[in-house]
Amino acid sequence: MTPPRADAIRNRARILEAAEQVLVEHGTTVSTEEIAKAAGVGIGTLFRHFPTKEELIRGVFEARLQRLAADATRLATDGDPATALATFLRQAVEQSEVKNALTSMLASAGVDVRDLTGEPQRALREALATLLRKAQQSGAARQDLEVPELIGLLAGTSKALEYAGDAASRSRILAVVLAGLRAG
Amino acid sequence: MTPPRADAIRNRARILEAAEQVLVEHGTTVSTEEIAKAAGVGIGTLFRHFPTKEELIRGVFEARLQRLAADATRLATDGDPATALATFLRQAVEQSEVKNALTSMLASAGVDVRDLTGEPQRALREALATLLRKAQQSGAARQDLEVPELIGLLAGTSKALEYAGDAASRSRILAVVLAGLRAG
Amino acid sequence: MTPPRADAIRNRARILEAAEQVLVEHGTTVSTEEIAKAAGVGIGTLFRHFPTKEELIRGVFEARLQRLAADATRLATDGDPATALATFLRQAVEQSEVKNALTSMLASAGVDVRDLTGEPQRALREALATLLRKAQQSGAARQDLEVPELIGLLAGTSKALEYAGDAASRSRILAVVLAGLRAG
Amino acid sequence: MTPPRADAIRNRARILEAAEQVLVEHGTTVSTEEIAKAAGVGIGTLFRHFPTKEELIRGVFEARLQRLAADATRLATDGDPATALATFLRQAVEQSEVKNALTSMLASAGVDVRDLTGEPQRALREALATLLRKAQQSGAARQDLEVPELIGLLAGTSKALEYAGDAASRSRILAVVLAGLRAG
DNA sequence: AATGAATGAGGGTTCATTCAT
DNA sequence: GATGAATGAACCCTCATTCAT
Repeated sequence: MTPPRADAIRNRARILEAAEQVLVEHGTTVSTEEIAKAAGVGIGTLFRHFPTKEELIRGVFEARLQRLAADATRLATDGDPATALATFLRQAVEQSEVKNALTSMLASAGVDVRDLTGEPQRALREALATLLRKAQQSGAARQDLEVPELIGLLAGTSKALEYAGDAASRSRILAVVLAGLRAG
Repeated sequence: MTPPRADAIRNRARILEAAEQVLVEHGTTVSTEEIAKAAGVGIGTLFRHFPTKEELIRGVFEARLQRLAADATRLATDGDPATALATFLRQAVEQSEVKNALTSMLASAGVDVRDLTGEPQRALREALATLLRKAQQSGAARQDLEVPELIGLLAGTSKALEYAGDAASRSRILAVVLAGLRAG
Repeated sequence: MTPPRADAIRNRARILEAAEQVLVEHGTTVSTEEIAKAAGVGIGTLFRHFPTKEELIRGVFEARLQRLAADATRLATDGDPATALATFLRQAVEQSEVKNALTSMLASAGVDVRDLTGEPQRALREALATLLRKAQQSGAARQDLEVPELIGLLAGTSKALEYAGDAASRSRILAVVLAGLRAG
Repeated sequence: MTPPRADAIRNRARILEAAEQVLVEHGTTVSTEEIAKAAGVGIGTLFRHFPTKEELIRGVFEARLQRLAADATRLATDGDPATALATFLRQAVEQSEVKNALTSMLASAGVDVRDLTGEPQRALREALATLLRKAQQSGAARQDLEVPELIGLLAGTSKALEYAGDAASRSRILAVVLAGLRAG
């Protein structure tokens, strides 16, 4: 009934933020205690907001999906249809800051990344669909591609970039994928 | 000094085999006990052969690398230079049987996949170098590609395929990557 | 100094009532939060009235003792001396509604039921003393019995009845105890 | 296949023994750690033998039932039919060493004492049946009594005795119950 | 006075690793 | 060499209690 207290909202956000950082850095095996410490809250507070480690991880994951969806939507609206898809992929993939792609967070236990149920997943799928359609209409992407492949390639490219030794290597990997997307 | 007993050798092999299967199926979080059970040996035996869980995982990983290197070498020797690289990538990636790519095994704890030290890594690198050189000479691969990118793309493609819903989706993802490798 | 606010009084009563119900149903291991929810108040409120879980439990216990004492007093005043004691025991023991006797609430942690200090304990002891004396004078109870035994038998009979499978079994258990009380 | 190792058997026994003592003394809320310490084993060992706290408690309980059943059987075989039942009840009830009856251990969480499934329960029921039948045949017990009531009275008497202040009080409580059992 | 978010000690349980058999 | 029982640090999570709102 009553709206949540201001400090509760703030804490939830801090936890999500810290969790993302710590999880991306150390993988899902880090202890919840570690995450709580990074967020500057007690362990009890963390569990009040996310009653299960799995739910916390899912929360982080879905927040990430939401940001991706927002990015995709923005580009689909504002950007040049011919380049928007490539730009999106570049951005999305940069964001993971070299270490551990958006998905390897969940690689191991718990969350099944391929579960496309859930609102954030739906939002991302829809935004990507628009982006892809526009790219295809302007000849910037193969006609046969569909959204699931796009998501896979997003995750895969992230993964691939982990192996790049330097910036030149990174850009060559990206070039390969982008060329592949274009090629009809 | 004395050569290992016959049953010791056999046990080592059984452990590696069982470990690969179990790790691929359940991720690195499975207990060593589980692995020992799958191998049909006591945990004591497992730890005698691999004094650490990490070393066991590394062992599985390197065995896989060795098989990859052997495949690559075979194709580099016997195959058509123009198609060998693509064939290799297809094979390598199929092998992981949809579930869990060769690298996500190590994603979380312990082993850093990008560590290219070690004999198996060297062997794979060398085999891939040959494969890549021949492909480039016959115009089947971009001139700017180097081995690290190839390894990254290998891992990334595996990852990407985890998201494919059906065979058609799989083959489109592969098509994208292969086209990208070719495109100059 | 100032008398407590009307709602404070009402809340205290609601908490005691809810606590009795929940404690009897689930045992002393239920969380205070659960009790607060059942009472329709926040935990903060619960802890304002009973600064400790133990004190809450003791509160519930003493309320129960007070009701027992009132029953005993009423029967000692109004009832037939020859049957009042038996009637009391029957009533007291029925009240716990098969599930969890008045004492098993306190069995585990905290409250020592045998602590006879405290006003409610004193009141019950006194009422029972009267009841017992009258019964003995009218030959309805053994001469050697004293109040502590009576209290023990009360608790014990409650406990015994938990094992009764049906009404017939219950009444046989009661019959045994009542006969025993009478037998000289 | 192979019989359990000697030390494993010994440890299991030590754990059960220590657990009984500690549980009877402090109730089921004591930590497993405490029990392990009392048994002189590591926490891991305790959980290897009893994978759950509940199973440990049940183990203790059933061991106790087995001893009771053995006592009952012995008395039913060797003893004077006219006194065996009373002797059994006296023994059983003394055994709990004043503090906490055999059942209050389980009063709170987990084990439902009234669950009469299980081999030890069956054994006790059967032994009590014999004891009871003989007592009834020799006129030492009411004809209408059945085993469930006997079990309930056993537990109830234990409980009642917790309230006895001194030996005299204890023996009066016992006298009441024994007289009740006899009375026809 | 009432609320419920925050806290952290403590609890049950797992699991990599060691070591007696 | 092989076995599996023993170990205890570490983990996830609960809950009595405190305190800002």
